[in-house]
Amino acid sequence: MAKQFTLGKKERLKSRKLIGQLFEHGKKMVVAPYRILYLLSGPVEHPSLVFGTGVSVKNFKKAVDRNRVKRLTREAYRLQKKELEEKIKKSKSQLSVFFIYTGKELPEYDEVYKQTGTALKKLEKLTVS
RNA sequence: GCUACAAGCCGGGCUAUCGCUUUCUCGCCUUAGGCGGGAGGGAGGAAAGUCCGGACAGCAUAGAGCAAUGCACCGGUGAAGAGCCGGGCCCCGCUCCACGGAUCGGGGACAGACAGUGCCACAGAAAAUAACUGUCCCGCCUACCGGCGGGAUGAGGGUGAAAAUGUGAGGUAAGAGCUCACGGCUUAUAAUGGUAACAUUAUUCGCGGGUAAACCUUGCAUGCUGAAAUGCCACAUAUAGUACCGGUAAGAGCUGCUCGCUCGGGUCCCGGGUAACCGGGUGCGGUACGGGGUAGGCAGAUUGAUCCCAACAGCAAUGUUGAGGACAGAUAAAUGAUAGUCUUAUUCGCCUUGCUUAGGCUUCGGCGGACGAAACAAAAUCCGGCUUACAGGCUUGUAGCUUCU
RNA sequence: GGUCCUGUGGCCGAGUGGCUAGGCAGAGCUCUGCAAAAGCUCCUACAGCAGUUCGAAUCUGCUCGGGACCU
Repeated sequence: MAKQFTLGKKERLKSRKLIGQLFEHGKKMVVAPYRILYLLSGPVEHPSLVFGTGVSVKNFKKAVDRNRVKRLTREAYRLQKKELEEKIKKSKSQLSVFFIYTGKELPEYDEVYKQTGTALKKLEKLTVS
């Protein structure tokens, strides 16, 4: 039986090129403390959902705090992305998502969990329709 | 026992569930490879600031001078340093004191101001050559005060951060290190101690401020650039165009400049010439700008001047020897999330004990509850230092207070 | 990761080691029937801590903040 709540190398945005494309051509939306960029590309051979997150140096000067926010975001995404992933695979397309944290204070885990959940549901509606 | 200061050390542990990264290994699937299981490793004392010094890499390198930058008491240490250790000298503070100093603690970018130049606001006669005021003597004028001229002198002149070696005596027309005595500072020599810086003593030459973290002088050191360096593989592509130059060489590099040196002299055609070579063309090359592609992987890159322990050498920094053990490698960037629990700190209540007339206060011990790891902070090629940030705890030393014997 | 520049009132911005210019903004006053304009006055500064110097915005070291460049 395959693992459910994974977030390995293949599920993360790692290519500089893809990120460039995402920032240039991707669509934007805002959910509370996050600004979310996403890019859906047509039917492909290996359907996948890749994810990335980032925090501005201007809002969090210390590397410790930036790491903290990114880790919380990754954790919340990892536990909730399952439904979206299945639907993307059914529709045979490829979706890149990038979460940018725009808040200025360190968030609590519960809040992060809630907001990423609503963001994922919104994405589902927008992309798989 | 408490408080303060200084130095050194530590700066969470365990369990469950879901995950990340890496190494090894096993199984399954049709190769590349993919999927799944198991075992092991996975941030710091500062990983930070990037302030010094290296290792390492690339480029360059016949050499010389100037410039630039950095350093600056002595010795040791080390790969090296603006680091560290020890010593000297100077300054500050406390205490003691026979007022000369001495102990202890702290600090010091600590070569040179008789090589030269600059600057020193305000105040003050003057900020360094001297002038001014003043003092004294002589001559002339004048009834006197005084004025003018010539000479001597550098002591006094309320300032200032700083004023031409301090005190006393002699000396003189008045004075002056002009002379003398006791000091202070300084140059040189000698002796003694010390590896040396330096210290002490004796003799001797002198005594015209400060500033070199002002320019500078002296001595020493330094080629430049930094892993976004660099090498290889894969993918992709176009070198289109512009400027300058190429037989008197252009140009590039060495180091910023100068000398000097090194690289750099292509091909073909035509004409001249025996040839070397000369002229023209073709196109080629060089440099600068610009254009296009890729932005994936591997190496560099994680075991090294490493850390811990013991013995020995040394005052110490440190070194030598021995034994066993430990040591992360991410790359849109891993070491996390949730829940529980353990001690530690904090805090509340009750009991006991002590003080007190009481109110109340409080040491030690015990029980129960609340909160519950919570400071500073995240490796990015790697080391040695420095600096800065830091909740709480432990150890040692010093000082003060208190209790008991 | 590396290399460098910079910090002066609320804002902009000058300042060879000797009382920190100037403009804009703000407040008050004069002028006016009321305003505007003009004039006068006031307010608020050398990022911080040490050192050198008689004296530091300036020189030196460290710290903090802001910015630029290198693939």
